[in-house]
Amino acid sequence: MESLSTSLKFFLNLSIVQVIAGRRMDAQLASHGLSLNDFTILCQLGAAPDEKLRRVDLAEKIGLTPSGVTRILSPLEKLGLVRREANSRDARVSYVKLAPAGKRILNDSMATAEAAAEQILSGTKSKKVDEILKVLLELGGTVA
Amino acid sequence: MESLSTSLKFFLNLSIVQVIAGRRMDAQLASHGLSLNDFTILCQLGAAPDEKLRRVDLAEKIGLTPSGVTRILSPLEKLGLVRREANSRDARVSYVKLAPAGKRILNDSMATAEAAAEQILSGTKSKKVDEILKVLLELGGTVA
DNA sequence: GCAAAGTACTTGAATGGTCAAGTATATATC
DNA sequence: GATATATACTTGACCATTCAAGTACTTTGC
Repeated sequence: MESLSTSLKFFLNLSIVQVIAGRRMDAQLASHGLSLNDFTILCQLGAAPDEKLRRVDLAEKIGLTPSGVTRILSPLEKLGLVRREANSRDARVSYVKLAPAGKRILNDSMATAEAAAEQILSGTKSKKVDEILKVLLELGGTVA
Repeated sequence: MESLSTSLKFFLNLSIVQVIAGRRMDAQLASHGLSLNDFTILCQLGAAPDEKLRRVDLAEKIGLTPSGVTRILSPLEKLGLVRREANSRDARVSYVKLAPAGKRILNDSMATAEAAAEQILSGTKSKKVDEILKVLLELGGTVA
């Protein structure tokens, strides 16, 4: 077969690298009782103003549908890592807010996650990583 | 919250960009009756020597488990896009081989997929894309 | 040449997500 | 200010994928 275009190769490799890296992160985070999804959510909440986010916005930030967010959040609420908060001006929206227990676990797991990410990228020059990060943000990344 | 490390940001953004881009590709490929997974498989087969691959190897190349591969392949076999081939030296392995119908569909859908990838990357300098592609290959990418 | 360990693949059960439809609320238009 | 349209969220039904276990075969090492 004739060779694929660079763009397509880019995309195909992006997918697989994400799966591989995701599995490694997930395995590491298990020691804190968190899935990668859970961690990502706590992380986004921790970075959000007032540590809270509308559910739709959270969905968009982590690349899930709103219904996916509902389902993932429900156990986290039961565990007390996040809690619900109403919006006084719009009764449709319900905020997700980082609860104290969630903040504690986020702090604990952060070192683990950073170490895992660091290790995955250990063979790559940090200048390259910076450059790629910039491109990822242009392409729709949500974590500045 | 204090800011996240670059490595972690890299990883979080990688995930979301992959999801977004994946959804767009998937939507485009639907016009050929293919899911993104289906396309990826046909693509890998098309690029493989003799257009065939062991199921374990295919799994590794696309970032799925062997059982995932079994399940995805079964409808593609029924449709006649791929077929099974035995290995005469090792009766455990069964190759997946691109069938003529699969090759035809792959050729048809390739342009669509390339256009979609192209469009996703349209705002990015092609030199950047090349550089990132190189890094992705170092990180475990399988599509050289 | 046999037992033990390893590899390739498949399958049932469970998980994690989507999609479409439903409910509740808000906004716009006449 | 009533009706129509749009938005935020949840839920039931479904689909995709994993994990653990099972089968079949191969390789290793005594």
